[in-house]
Amino acid sequence: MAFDQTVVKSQVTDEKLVLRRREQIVAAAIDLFSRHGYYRTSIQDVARKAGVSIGLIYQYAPTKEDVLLLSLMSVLETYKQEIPLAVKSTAEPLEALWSTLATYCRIIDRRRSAAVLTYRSTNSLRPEQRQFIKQLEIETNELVARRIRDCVAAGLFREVDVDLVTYQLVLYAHAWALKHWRLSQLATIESYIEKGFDFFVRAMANPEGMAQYDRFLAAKRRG
Amino acid sequence: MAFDQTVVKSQVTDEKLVLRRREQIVAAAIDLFSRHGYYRTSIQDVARKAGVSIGLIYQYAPTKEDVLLLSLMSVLETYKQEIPLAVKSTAEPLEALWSTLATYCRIIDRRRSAAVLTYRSTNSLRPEQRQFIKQLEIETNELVARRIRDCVAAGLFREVDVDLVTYQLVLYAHAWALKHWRLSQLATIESYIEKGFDFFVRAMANPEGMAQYDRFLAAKRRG
Amino acid sequence: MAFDQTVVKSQVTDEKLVLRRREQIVAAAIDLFSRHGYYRTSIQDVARKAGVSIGLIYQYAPTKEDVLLLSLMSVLETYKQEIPLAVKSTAEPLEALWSTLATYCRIIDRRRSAAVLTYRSTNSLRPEQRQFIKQLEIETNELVARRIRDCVAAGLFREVDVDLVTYQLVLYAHAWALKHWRLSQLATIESYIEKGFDFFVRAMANPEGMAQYDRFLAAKRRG
Amino acid sequence: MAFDQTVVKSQVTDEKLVLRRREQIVAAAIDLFSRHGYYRTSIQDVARKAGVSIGLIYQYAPTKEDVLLLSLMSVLETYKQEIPLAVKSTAEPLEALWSTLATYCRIIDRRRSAAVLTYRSTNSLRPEQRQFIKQLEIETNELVARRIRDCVAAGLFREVDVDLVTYQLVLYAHAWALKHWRLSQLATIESYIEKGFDFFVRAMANPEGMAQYDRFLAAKRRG
DNA sequence: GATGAATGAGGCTTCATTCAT
DNA sequence: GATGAATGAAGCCTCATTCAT
Repeated sequence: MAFDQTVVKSQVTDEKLVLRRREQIVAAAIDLFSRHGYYRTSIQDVARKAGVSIGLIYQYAPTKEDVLLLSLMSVLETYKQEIPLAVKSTAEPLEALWSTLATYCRIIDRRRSAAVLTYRSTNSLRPEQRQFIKQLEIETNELVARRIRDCVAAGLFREVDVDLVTYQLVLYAHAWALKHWRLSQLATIESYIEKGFDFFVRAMANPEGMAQYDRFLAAKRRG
Repeated sequence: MAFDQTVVKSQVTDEKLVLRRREQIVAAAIDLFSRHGYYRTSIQDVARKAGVSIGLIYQYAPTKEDVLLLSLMSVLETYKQEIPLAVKSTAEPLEALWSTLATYCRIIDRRRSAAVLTYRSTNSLRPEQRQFIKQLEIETNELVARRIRDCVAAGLFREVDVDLVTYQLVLYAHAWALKHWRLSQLATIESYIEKGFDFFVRAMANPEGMAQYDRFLAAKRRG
Repeated sequence: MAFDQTVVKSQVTDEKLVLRRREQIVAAAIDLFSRHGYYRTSIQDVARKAGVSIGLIYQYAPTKEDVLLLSLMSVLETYKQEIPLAVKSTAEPLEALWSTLATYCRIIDRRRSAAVLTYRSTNSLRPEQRQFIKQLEIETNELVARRIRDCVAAGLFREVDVDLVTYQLVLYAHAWALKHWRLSQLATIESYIEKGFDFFVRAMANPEGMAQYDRFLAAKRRG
Repeated sequence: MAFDQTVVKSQVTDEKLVLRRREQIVAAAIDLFSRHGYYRTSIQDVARKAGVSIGLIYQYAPTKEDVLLLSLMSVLETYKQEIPLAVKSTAEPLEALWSTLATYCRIIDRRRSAAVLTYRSTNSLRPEQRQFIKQLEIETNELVARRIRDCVAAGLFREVDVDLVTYQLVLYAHAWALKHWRLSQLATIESYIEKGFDFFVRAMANPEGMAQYDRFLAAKRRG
């Protein structure tokens, strides 16, 4: 869990309170770090935005770096929690992949600057903290990888390098935030998802998979 | 040109000297910014590394931000200059696309942290400076877009959304730097290029294009 | 009031504390600014003299300019507060004018370098800050103007241009500080006051006023 | 003479050249020092404004302080040279005093900020340099003192403290610059001169002097 | 547990002065 | 004599962190 005391120590012992306070602090921090950058945001700013005192922040995070770590963990946790919710348990493998990509992209779209933050500021962490972030990213990626593997197992996709392809999907989602200034001129988020999915399917599907994809498109068109 | 006085003002009038000094400063700055980050690098550090005085840097760049701008411009200029050199004028469209992607990836590989710098630090610039960087990125992208358009024109690729696909190629190259900690476990830079090219061709090629791609692979294997 | 947060913002909210700290800072600042000049005094110097840290000063004044503003306001406030105290409510108009001029001159004499400071450093303020100083000066001048008007109303002085004459009185007081290097060779502060008052009365009094002035002198001589 | 090498040393030996160059430098310096203040004006600024190199300035003045000294000397020299020109040798004592005051005020009016400069920046000089300025001021004052003495000698004024009164006249002229923000609302420069002269005459004239003053006014009214 | 006043090291930037050409 | 590139000390200001209340 992102806000317990396993990774980041707190001076406060009441675990419930720690969770609640950290949520409050991190909400402010993500907003400010995302908009102005980590180094241009002071703890004073975060305190003001969160409506708490400076001292209180230091009761729940030993250093500013830890506030950043908590913030990045929070962003990645969101991915890990929201993406699975979007996939119906009854879904076909291709449909499940679609849902996963679409959901990932939509989350990114909703919190674009938070997504950018993970790229800009992860290097401001200490190596040991960076590990947690990498671990969380791997876990999130697994949500995507699983769907691709299902498609391969179902005989819809040829044998692809799943880990590598996973990163292409993931980067595609992230790119919407990273290059939003340009991509938003080329597509809406929904057409971006559609075009991306089309691209990926064509790159990986065998004839069986393409047939399935055509049916999927037809169904989607019907509603 | 990246180092003239059009974008960033200098107090020194001798244009030749400005070019030489800026090269010297920017070399040090890129190295330090890339390794430690923009905010953790002081102008003091840059001066020491470049073997000049602090004051000298301010003769050639009005603010630290401008040193960053010059650094980022330098990185992007490298792309713009080196990529075209790799494409033989006699090359087939598909081969030209290959050369472009391969070269892009190899440049990124050689200067991984510089590539990451463009993602981490562009937001530290003022909007007006950011424009120059975006413009340079668009120009670099055009080097890739052109190759895709050639493939479409030659009847090898179906009608794709060139601008969007271009970004996928570009991001694929950048991803090698952005996610090197993971991708380097999955592939060497050369296998990364091959797998990526394979993926993109399959996503876009029509039967004619696939036939051409097979011949390309065979030739490469022979030579 | 000079030290509240109306004109100069403070990061500290406790109004009492702000007043106390600013008094402390300004006392040091006036002394140093007066003796060495605004630009030759560093905030470091002020902090040392005031026995506080650099950072503390910036909690109570956003910039060095604001420390200057507070200092100048403090000097002018002193005038505004001390001058009225010297005039007995029972005093004749001429006697009241005398008390006002004498007190003004004596205050200036006590804090000569502070008086000079207002001439040397007001231009270092931003226009908007300068306005406050000008406003305070006008208010102080009014303390003098009122006394002249009373003399006119009492039929002792002819109809003079009160505002202009006021400035002559005020400048006469200030001159004691501005040209002290020379004036102190020509008079003591008390003889300076007497000679000046004599000069001004002769310039403005009508026969009635002169008669009154003679009585005033006689009374003063008696004790 | 203000620009010879008696007071401020120069590395250049050609006396003619020294005079010419210093004139050039000082013209720029007075303008900038007056407008922005001594400390906010850099030698670089002066060089640019004067159209010469930085190094050249240091050939004609050992330090920035010396540039200030030369500037202040130049301002005071102007007074010393222009005021005597205005007094006709045939003039009556009262008329001569009038011409002196009027001319002094008009010079001040023409170069208001230069006049203010002498008040703001004299303290930035070293004591030894300050002496030269004081000496020049005394010499200028003598131009005024002489006229007052003439009036006393001619039986027009009572026996006044000439040196003290001189300072009142001088300060009156300077005040036009020092308090121009307010005085310009109260009078034009010409009415300021007239009112001031009237004031001073009334303060000092005996009946004979008043009669003479009335004639003077009548003559002036006629043209 | 919570507050926020206080600290002071450290960074960006300026500019008087030097000196090689 | 003239130039202007180069230097680096010094100053303003920020902000992470502490600690007394």
